[in-house]
Amino acid sequence: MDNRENILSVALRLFSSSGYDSVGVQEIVDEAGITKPTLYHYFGSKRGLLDALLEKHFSALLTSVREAASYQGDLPLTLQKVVEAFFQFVKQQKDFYRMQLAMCFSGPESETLEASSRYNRELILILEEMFLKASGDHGNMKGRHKRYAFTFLGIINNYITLYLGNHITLDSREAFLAVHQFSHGIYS
Amino acid sequence: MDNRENILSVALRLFSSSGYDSVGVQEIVDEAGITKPTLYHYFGSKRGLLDALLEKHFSALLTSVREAASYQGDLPLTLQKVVEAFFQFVKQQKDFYRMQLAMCFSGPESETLEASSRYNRELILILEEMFLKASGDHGNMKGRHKRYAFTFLGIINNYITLYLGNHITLDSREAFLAVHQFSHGIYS
DNA sequence: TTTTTACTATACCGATCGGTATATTGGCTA
DNA sequence: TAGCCAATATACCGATCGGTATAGTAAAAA
Repeated sequence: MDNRENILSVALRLFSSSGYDSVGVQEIVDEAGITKPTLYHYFGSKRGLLDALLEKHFSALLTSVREAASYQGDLPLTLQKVVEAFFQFVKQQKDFYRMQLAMCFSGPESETLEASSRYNRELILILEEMFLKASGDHGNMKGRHKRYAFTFLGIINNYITLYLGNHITLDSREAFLAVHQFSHGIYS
Repeated sequence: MDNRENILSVALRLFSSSGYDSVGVQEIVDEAGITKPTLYHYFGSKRGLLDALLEKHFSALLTSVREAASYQGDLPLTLQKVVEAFFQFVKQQKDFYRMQLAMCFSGPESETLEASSRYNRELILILEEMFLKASGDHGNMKGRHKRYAFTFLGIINNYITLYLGNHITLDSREAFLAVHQFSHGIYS
């Protein structure tokens, strides 16, 4: 078993269930069955381990969402694709998305927000660009792309939160409902 | 200045900006200009301090929302009142709501979730009861009160999050938009 | 006046924090 | 074979963690 990957998966599990700040490096290496110098060899610091975790999973999410968000004239279809891209990712990386959501909402001075903010900015930027292009075909959307991006992501995260609390399953029907709920805010 | 209240306000500021786990008791007492035994005299433990903070502010929020959520035949009006109760509270207790949101999304094994979950359960219960009563007058709502409560609170928290990031201001118009967005999910 | 009680400071506790100096191992390269 | 380098362990670092034993003070109650 590869030590580096093992450390990453143990850290993800612990961070997502107890929070980055309350998990000690000692706890991670104990659970991984190794010692500290091994962890520090691969990641340099606790923060470096967090950064590696974020980079690994966010790059997959961003790629997937970027592809889904490529607007080509049909906004409802694009929105549906984006939601399903999120749902697909979350179903595969439940723990990671739980951790990432917690980081989004952590305090403005926290290390976790600082580490994750650039990825969330990128995510928002992708959505903004999608809405910006779409507003060329929908005059009443002009100048609102930033707000649409935030609101859309917010609705998606609501559904994901329901999923993480085992209240719903993430299927195409739920994705449709999410798009529908959001769309009402645009077209009326 | 009263020591107890001073500790509470310093702790709230630090917890909300850096996170409960990453703030040490020493840091709190230094900022408050006192020493540890004083803090431990009033609150018994760091966790006791957190509990006191939650109790103090949540009791105000719950009272306010409970009153707004008393359904008396006009659901849109009731929803509007509830949203405005949240908005009013958040405008006065920005830091507290930021901290409470962070706790909502903290890991399932975290101390912060354990400390705050009962208050959020109570909040959800109030909303559930409101939707349950309303479903007596709206047949198509039957059996969905739990989900409505989660979704409604989710939308409210989306707007509050936008406010905390200085993207919008919380006024009656925004409250109306929140109600409108939610209502679409019910009536269609 | 004496006693009690609430409050606060000094100084300290063992445990854990993130991180590292040093040494050893094993495999690949020159 | 000689040398190098990635990878790992033992043992340790100073700092900080949450928490407390002890003592003092000041005000209220007896």
